[in-house]
Amino acid sequence: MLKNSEFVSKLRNSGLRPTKQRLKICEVLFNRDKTFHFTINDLAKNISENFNEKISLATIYNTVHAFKDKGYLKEITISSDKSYFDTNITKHHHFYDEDTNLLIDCNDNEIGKVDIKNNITGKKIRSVEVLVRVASDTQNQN
Amino acid sequence: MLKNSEFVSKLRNSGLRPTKQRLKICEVLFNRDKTFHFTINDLAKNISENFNEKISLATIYNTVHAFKDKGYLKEITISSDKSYFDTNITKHHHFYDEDTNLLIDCNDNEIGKVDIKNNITGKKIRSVEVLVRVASDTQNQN
DNA sequence: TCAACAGTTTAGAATGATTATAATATAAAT
DNA sequence: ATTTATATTATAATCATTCTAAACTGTTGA
Ligand SMILES: [Mn+2]
Ligand SMILES: [Mn+2]
Ligand SMILES: [Zn+2]
Ligand SMILES: [Zn+2]
Repeated sequence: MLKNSEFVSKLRNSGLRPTKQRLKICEVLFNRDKTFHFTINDLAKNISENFNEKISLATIYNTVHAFKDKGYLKEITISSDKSYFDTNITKHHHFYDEDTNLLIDCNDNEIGKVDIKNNITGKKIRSVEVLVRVASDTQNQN
Repeated sequence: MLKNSEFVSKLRNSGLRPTKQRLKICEVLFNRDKTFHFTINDLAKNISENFNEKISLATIYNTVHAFKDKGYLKEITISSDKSYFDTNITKHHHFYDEDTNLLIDCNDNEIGKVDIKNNITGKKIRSVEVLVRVASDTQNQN
Protein backbone atom coordinates (compact mmCIF):
# COMPACT_ATOMS: atom_id res chain seq x y z
CA MET A 1 0.00 0.00 0.00
CA LEU A 2 1.75 3.14 -1.21
CA LYS A 3 0.96 6.57 0.15
CA ASN A 4 -0.28 9.37 -2.03
CA SER A 5 2.92 11.34 -1.39
CA GLU A 6 4.94 8.47 -2.80
CA PHE A 7 3.03 8.68 -6.05
CA VAL A 8 3.59 12.42 -6.07
CA SER A 9 7.34 11.91 -5.82
CA LYS A 10 7.34 9.12 -8.35
CA LEU A 11 5.54 11.32 -10.85
CA ARG A 12 7.68 14.38 -10.14
CA ASN A 13 10.85 12.33 -10.46
CA SER A 14 9.79 11.26 -13.94
CA GLY A 15 8.93 14.77 -15.05
CA LEU A 16 5.20 14.17 -14.88
CA ARG A 17 3.06 16.62 -12.93
CA PRO A 18 1.11 14.91 -10.18
CA THR A 19 -2.36 15.78 -11.34
CA LYS A 20 -5.57 14.60 -9.74
CA GLN A 21 -6.18 12.23 -12.65
CA ARG A 22 -2.72 10.69 -12.64
CA LEU A 23 -2.82 10.17 -8.88
CA LYS A 24 -6.17 8.44 -9.16
CA ILE A 25 -4.81 6.17 -11.86
CA CYS A 26 -1.70 5.44 -9.76
CA GLU A 27 -3.97 4.47 -6.91
CA VAL A 28 -5.98 2.09 -9.07
CA LEU A 29 -2.91 0.55 -10.71
CA PHE A 30 -0.28 0.46 -8.03
CA ASN A 31 -2.14 0.25 -4.70
CA ARG A 32 -2.40 -3.50 -4.93
CA ASP A 33 -0.75 -6.51 -3.46
CA LYS A 34 -0.61 -8.46 -6.68
CA THR A 35 0.25 -7.78 -10.29
CA PHE A 36 -2.53 -6.17 -12.28
CA HIS A 37 -2.99 -7.12 -15.91
CA PHE A 38 -5.49 -4.85 -17.62
CA THR A 39 -6.71 -3.51 -20.91
CA ILE A 40 -7.43 0.19 -21.39
CA ASN A 41 -11.06 -0.75 -21.29
CA ASP A 42 -10.69 -2.59 -17.99
CA LEU A 43 -9.06 0.44 -16.46
CA ALA A 44 -11.63 2.89 -17.79
CA LYS A 45 -14.44 0.70 -16.49
CA ASN A 46 -12.78 0.25 -13.10
CA ILE A 47 -12.45 4.00 -12.68
CA SER A 48 -15.94 4.87 -13.82
CA GLU A 49 -17.52 2.18 -11.65
CA ASN A 50 -15.57 2.79 -8.46
CA PHE A 51 -15.22 6.54 -8.33
CA ASN A 52 -17.41 9.55 -8.74
CA GLU A 53 -14.92 11.71 -10.60
CA LYS A 54 -14.73 10.73 -14.20
CA ILE A 55 -11.50 10.77 -16.15
CA SER A 56 -11.77 11.24 -19.87
CA LEU A 57 -10.79 8.35 -22.06
CA ALA A 58 -8.14 10.48 -23.76
CA THR A 59 -6.47 11.05 -20.41
CA ILE A 60 -6.56 7.36 -19.61
CA TYR A 61 -4.82 6.60 -22.91
CA ASN A 62 -2.31 9.41 -22.37
CA THR A 63 -1.52 8.36 -18.83
CA VAL A 64 -1.15 4.68 -19.53
CA HIS A 65 1.18 5.43 -22.42
CA ALA A 66 3.15 7.93 -20.34
CA PHE A 67 3.51 5.34 -17.57
CA LYS A 68 4.61 2.77 -20.12
CA ASP A 69 7.17 5.17 -21.59
CA LYS A 70 8.53 5.88 -18.12
CA GLY A 71 8.81 2.16 -17.45
CA TYR A 72 6.06 1.84 -14.86
CA LEU A 73 4.01 -0.46 -17.05
CA LYS A 74 4.80 -3.12 -19.62
CA GLU A 75 2.60 -3.90 -22.59
CA ILE A 76 1.78 -7.52 -23.40
CA THR A 77 0.19 -8.19 -26.75
CA ILE A 78 -1.85 -11.35 -26.93
CA SER A 79 -3.40 -11.05 -30.36
CA SER A 80 -4.08 -8.37 -32.89
CA ASP A 81 -7.16 -7.33 -30.95
CA LYS A 82 -6.08 -7.88 -27.37
CA SER A 83 -3.39 -5.83 -25.68
CA TYR A 84 -2.77 -5.83 -21.94
CA PHE A 85 -0.73 -3.63 -19.67
CA ASP A 86 1.13 -5.14 -16.76
CA THR A 87 2.08 -3.55 -13.45
CA ASN A 88 4.81 -6.18 -13.03
CA ILE A 89 7.75 -4.60 -14.83
CA THR A 90 10.29 -7.29 -13.95
CA LYS A 91 11.34 -9.82 -16.57
CA HIS A 92 8.77 -12.57 -16.48
CA HIS A 93 6.64 -14.80 -18.64
CA HIS A 94 2.92 -15.45 -18.93
CA PHE A 95 0.25 -18.03 -19.16
CA TYR A 96 -2.77 -16.83 -21.07
CA ASP A 97 -6.00 -18.56 -20.21
CA GLU A 98 -8.12 -18.58 -23.34
CA ASP A 99 -11.22 -19.55 -21.37
CA THR A 100 -11.16 -16.56 -19.06
CA ASN A 101 -8.97 -14.17 -21.09
CA LEU A 102 -6.76 -13.77 -18.04
CA LEU A 103 -3.00 -13.34 -18.03
CA ILE A 104 -1.11 -15.11 -15.28
CA ASP A 105 2.46 -14.28 -14.29
CA CYS A 106 5.04 -17.04 -14.31
CA ASN A 107 7.98 -17.21 -12.01
CA ASP A 108 11.10 -19.37 -12.28
CA ASN A 109 9.28 -22.25 -10.60
CA GLU A 110 7.03 -22.45 -13.60
CA ILE A 111 9.15 -21.64 -16.64
CA GLY A 112 12.90 -22.16 -16.67
CA LYS A 113 15.33 -19.71 -18.19
CA VAL A 114 15.03 -19.60 -21.96
CA ASP A 115 18.20 -20.93 -23.51
CA ILE A 116 19.22 -18.71 -26.40
CA LYS A 117 22.10 -20.50 -28.05
CA ASN A 118 22.72 -18.19 -30.98
CA ASN A 119 21.66 -14.59 -31.26
CA ILE A 120 21.55 -12.63 -34.51
CA THR A 121 25.03 -11.30 -35.28
CA GLY A 122 25.53 -7.66 -34.39
CA LYS A 123 22.26 -7.38 -32.51
CA LYS A 124 21.56 -6.98 -28.83
CA ILE A 125 18.76 -8.81 -27.08
CA ARG A 126 16.19 -6.34 -25.82
CA SER A 127 13.69 -8.75 -24.32
CA VAL A 128 12.76 -12.41 -24.18
CA GLU A 129 9.11 -13.21 -23.65
CA VAL A 130 7.33 -16.51 -23.45
CA LEU A 131 3.58 -16.77 -23.84
CA VAL A 132 1.95 -20.09 -22.98
CA ARG A 133 -1.64 -20.30 -24.14
CA VAL A 134 -3.78 -22.65 -22.12
CA ALA A 135 -7.42 -23.68 -22.18
CA SER A 136 -9.57 -26.32 -20.56
CA ASP A 137 -9.33 -29.79 -22.03
CA THR A 138 -12.88 -29.81 -23.31
CA GLN A 139 -12.38 -26.66 -25.37
CA ASN A 140 -12.30 -26.66 -29.17
CA GLN A 141 -8.85 -27.14 -30.62
CA ASN A 142 -7.19 -24.34 -32.67
CA MET B 1 7.80 -25.17 -55.94
CA LEU B 2 4.25 -26.45 -55.84
CA LYS B 3 2.13 -26.92 -58.90
CA ASN B 4 -1.14 -25.13 -59.41
CA SER B 5 -3.00 -28.45 -59.28
CA GLU B 6 -1.60 -29.07 -55.81
CA PHE B 7 -3.09 -25.81 -54.60
CA VAL B 8 -6.39 -26.77 -56.18
CA SER B 9 -6.42 -30.02 -54.23
CA LYS B 10 -5.32 -28.36 -51.05
CA LEU B 11 -8.16 -25.85 -51.28
CA ARG B 12 -10.74 -28.46 -52.27
CA ASN B 13 -9.66 -30.70 -49.41
CA SER B 14 -10.33 -27.90 -46.96
CA GLY B 15 -13.73 -27.07 -48.38
CA LEU B 16 -12.53 -23.91 -50.08
CA ARG B 17 -13.31 -23.40 -53.73
CA PRO B 18 -10.17 -22.93 -55.79
CA THR B 19 -10.93 -19.51 -57.17
CA LYS B 20 -8.60 -17.44 -59.29
CA GLN B 21 -7.93 -15.12 -56.37
CA ARG B 22 -7.19 -17.85 -53.85
CA LEU B 23 -4.85 -19.60 -56.26
CA LYS B 24 -2.97 -16.39 -56.89
CA ILE B 25 -2.61 -15.85 -53.15
CA CYS B 26 -1.44 -19.45 -52.70
CA GLU B 27 1.18 -18.85 -55.34
CA VAL B 28 2.46 -15.72 -53.64
CA LEU B 29 2.46 -17.28 -50.18
CA PHE B 30 3.45 -20.88 -50.70
CA ASN B 31 5.59 -20.96 -53.84
CA ARG B 32 8.72 -20.11 -51.91
CA ASP B 33 11.76 -21.84 -50.59
CA LYS B 34 11.78 -20.06 -47.28
CA THR B 35 9.26 -19.05 -44.66
CA PHE B 36 7.34 -15.89 -45.49
CA HIS B 37 6.39 -13.53 -42.67
CA PHE B 38 4.02 -10.84 -43.86
CA THR B 39 1.44 -8.32 -42.87
CA ILE B 40 -1.83 -7.96 -44.75
CA ASN B 41 -0.40 -4.79 -46.17
CA ASP B 42 2.76 -6.54 -47.37
CA LEU B 43 0.67 -9.12 -49.17
CA ALA B 44 -1.66 -6.59 -50.75
CA LYS B 45 1.30 -4.56 -51.98
CA ASN B 46 3.10 -7.64 -53.28
CA ILE B 47 0.06 -8.66 -55.31
CA SER B 48 -0.70 -5.22 -56.72
CA GLU B 49 2.93 -4.61 -57.68
CA ASN B 50 3.70 -7.97 -59.24
CA PHE B 51 0.51 -8.86 -61.05
CA ASN B 52 -1.93 -7.18 -63.38
CA GLU B 53 -5.07 -8.66 -61.92
CA LYS B 54 -6.06 -6.83 -58.78
CA ILE B 55 -7.59 -8.61 -55.82
CA SER B 56 -9.80 -6.55 -53.57
CA LEU B 57 -8.58 -5.87 -50.07
CA ALA B 58 -11.66 -7.57 -48.64
CA THR B 59 -10.75 -10.76 -50.44
CA ILE B 60 -7.19 -10.59 -49.19
CA TYR B 61 -8.47 -10.29 -45.62
CA ASN B 62 -11.01 -13.06 -46.15
CA THR B 63 -8.49 -15.40 -47.71
CA VAL B 64 -5.74 -14.86 -45.17
CA HIS B 65 -8.22 -15.48 -42.37
CA ALA B 66 -9.60 -18.54 -44.11
CA PHE B 67 -6.08 -19.92 -44.56
CA LYS B 68 -5.34 -19.21 -40.93
CA ASP B 69 -8.53 -20.96 -39.83
CA LYS B 70 -7.62 -23.97 -41.95
CA GLY B 71 -4.18 -24.04 -40.37
CA TYR B 72 -2.16 -22.99 -43.42
CA LEU B 73 -0.96 -19.81 -41.74
CA LYS B 74 -0.09 -18.83 -38.20
CA GLU B 75 -0.57 -15.34 -36.82
CA ILE B 76 2.25 -13.74 -34.84
CA THR B 77 1.41 -10.58 -32.93
CA ILE B 78 4.37 -8.35 -32.20
CA SER B 79 2.66 -5.33 -30.73
CA SER B 80 -0.78 -3.84 -30.64
CA ASP B 81 -0.22 -2.34 -34.08
CA LYS B 82 1.84 -5.01 -35.78
CA SER B 83 0.49 -8.41 -36.68
CA TYR B 84 2.26 -10.83 -38.98
CA PHE B 85 1.20 -14.01 -40.68
CA ASP B 86 3.63 -16.86 -41.02
CA THR B 87 3.78 -19.58 -43.68
CA ASN B 88 5.79 -21.74 -41.27
CA ILE B 89 3.09 -23.55 -39.34
CA THR B 90 5.40 -25.80 -37.34
CA LYS B 91 6.07 -25.01 -33.69
CA HIS B 92 8.89 -22.49 -33.65
CA HIS B 93 10.06 -19.28 -32.03
CA HIS B 94 11.05 -15.89 -33.39
CA PHE B 95 13.56 -13.14 -33.27
CA TYR B 96 12.08 -9.78 -34.03
CA ASP B 97 14.51 -7.22 -35.37
CA GLU B 98 13.29 -3.83 -34.23
CA ASP B 99 15.60 -2.06 -36.66
CA THR B 100 14.20 -3.70 -39.78
CA ASN B 101 10.78 -4.84 -38.49
CA LEU B 102 11.62 -8.32 -39.71
CA LEU B 103 10.65 -11.58 -38.05
CA ILE B 104 13.24 -14.36 -38.14
CA ASP B 105 12.44 -18.01 -37.46
CA CYS B 106 14.38 -19.82 -34.77
CA ASN B 107 15.19 -23.47 -34.86
CA ASP B 108 16.38 -25.67 -32.01
CA ASN B 109 19.99 -24.59 -32.63
CA GLU B 110 19.01 -21.13 -31.54
CA ILE B 111 16.47 -21.52 -28.76
CA GLY B 112 16.32 -24.61 -26.60
CA LYS B 113 13.07 -26.26 -25.57
CA VAL B 114 11.15 -24.10 -23.11
CA ASP B 115 11.01 -25.86 -19.76
CA ILE B 116 7.50 -25.55 -18.36
CA LYS B 117 7.74 -26.94 -14.86
CA ASN B 118 4.20 -26.30 -13.65
CA ASN B 119 1.18 -25.75 -15.80
CA ILE B 120 -2.10 -24.27 -14.58
CA THR B 121 -4.18 -27.01 -12.96
CA GLY B 122 -6.91 -28.38 -15.18
CA LYS B 123 -5.68 -26.60 -18.27
CA LYS B 124 -4.07 -27.92 -21.40
CA ILE B 125 -1.19 -26.17 -23.11
CA ARG B 126 -2.24 -24.95 -26.52
CA SER B 127 0.96 -23.26 -27.61
CA VAL B 128 4.28 -22.03 -26.32
CA GLU B 129 5.79 -19.10 -28.10
CA VAL B 130 8.99 -17.22 -27.46
CA LEU B 131 9.63 -13.80 -28.94
CA VAL B 132 13.14 -12.39 -28.67
CA ARG B 133 13.31 -8.71 -29.54
CA VAL B 134 16.68 -7.60 -30.86
CA ALA B 135 18.10 -4.33 -32.10
CA SER B 136 21.48 -2.95 -32.99
CA ASP B 137 23.71 -1.97 -30.08
CA THR B 138 23.69 1.70 -30.95
CA GLN B 139 19.91 1.90 -30.83
CA ASN B 140 18.03 3.80 -28.11
CA GLN B 141 17.15 1.69 -25.12
CA ASN B 142 13.50 0.94 -24.29
C1' DT C 1 1.50 36.18 -3.38
C1' DC C 2 0.34 35.84 -7.93
C1' DA C 3 1.20 36.55 -12.76
C1' DA C 4 3.15 34.03 -16.40
C1' DC C 5 4.24 29.88 -18.49
C1' DA C 6 4.35 25.17 -19.53
C1' DG C 7 2.04 21.09 -19.11
C1' DT C 8 -2.52 18.68 -18.75
C1' DT C 9 -7.26 17.55 -19.42
C1' DT C 10 -11.20 17.30 -22.10
C1' DA C 11 -15.01 16.80 -25.59
C1' DG C 12 -15.39 16.02 -29.78
C1' DA C 13 -13.50 15.23 -34.45
C1' DA C 14 -10.44 12.59 -37.33
C1' DT C 15 -8.07 8.49 -38.57
C1' DG C 16 -7.37 4.07 -40.25
C1' DA C 17 -7.36 -0.78 -39.96
C1' DT C 18 -10.67 -4.20 -40.09
C1' DT C 19 -15.29 -6.00 -40.84
C1' DA C 20 -20.02 -5.89 -42.66
C1' DT C 21 -23.20 -5.39 -46.54
C1' DA C 22 -25.44 -6.65 -50.43
C1' DA C 23 -25.16 -6.77 -55.32
C1' DT C 24 -22.72 -9.34 -58.85
C1' DA C 25 -19.99 -13.13 -60.38
C1' DT C 26 -18.28 -17.75 -60.28
C1' DA C 27 -17.96 -22.70 -59.12
C1' DA C 28 -20.22 -26.90 -58.15
C1' DA C 29 -24.03 -29.90 -58.15
C1' DT C 30 -28.05 -31.78 -60.38
C1' DA D 1 -28.41 -25.98 -68.83
C1' DT D 2 -30.26 -24.86 -64.58
C1' DT D 3 -29.97 -24.26 -59.98
C1' DT D 4 -27.71 -23.54 -55.72
C1' DA D 5 -24.16 -22.47 -52.75
C1' DT D 6 -19.97 -19.79 -52.39
C1' DA D 7 -16.94 -16.08 -53.34
C1' DT D 8 -15.67 -11.46 -54.86
C1' DT D 9 -16.10 -6.70 -54.89
C1' DA D 10 -16.94 -1.76 -54.05
C1' DT D 11 -18.47 0.62 -50.67
C1' DA D 12 -20.17 1.72 -46.14
C1' DA D 13 -19.92 0.92 -41.28
C1' DT D 14 -17.42 0.12 -37.10
C1' DC D 15 -14.63 1.15 -33.44
C1' DA D 16 -10.32 1.52 -30.98
C1' DT D 17 -7.02 4.89 -30.90
C1' DT D 18 -5.10 9.40 -31.81
C1' DC D 19 -5.51 14.25 -32.79
C1' DT D 20 -7.11 19.00 -31.99
C1' DA D 21 -7.55 23.08 -29.81
C1' DA D 22 -9.80 25.34 -26.08
C1' DA D 23 -10.12 25.45 -21.11
C1' DC D 24 -7.78 24.27 -16.97
C1' DT D 25 -4.08 23.41 -13.50
C1' DG D 26 0.49 22.97 -11.45
C1' DT D 27 4.85 25.22 -11.05
C1' DT D 28 8.02 28.84 -10.77
C1' DG D 29 10.17 32.85 -9.42
C1' DA D 30 9.70 37.94 -9.33
MN1 LIG E 1 -7.27 -10.97 -37.82
MN1 LIG F 1 -0.46 1.68 -27.40
ZN1 LIG G 1 2.74 -10.05 -15.97
ZN1 LIG H 1 7.96 -17.98 -38.29
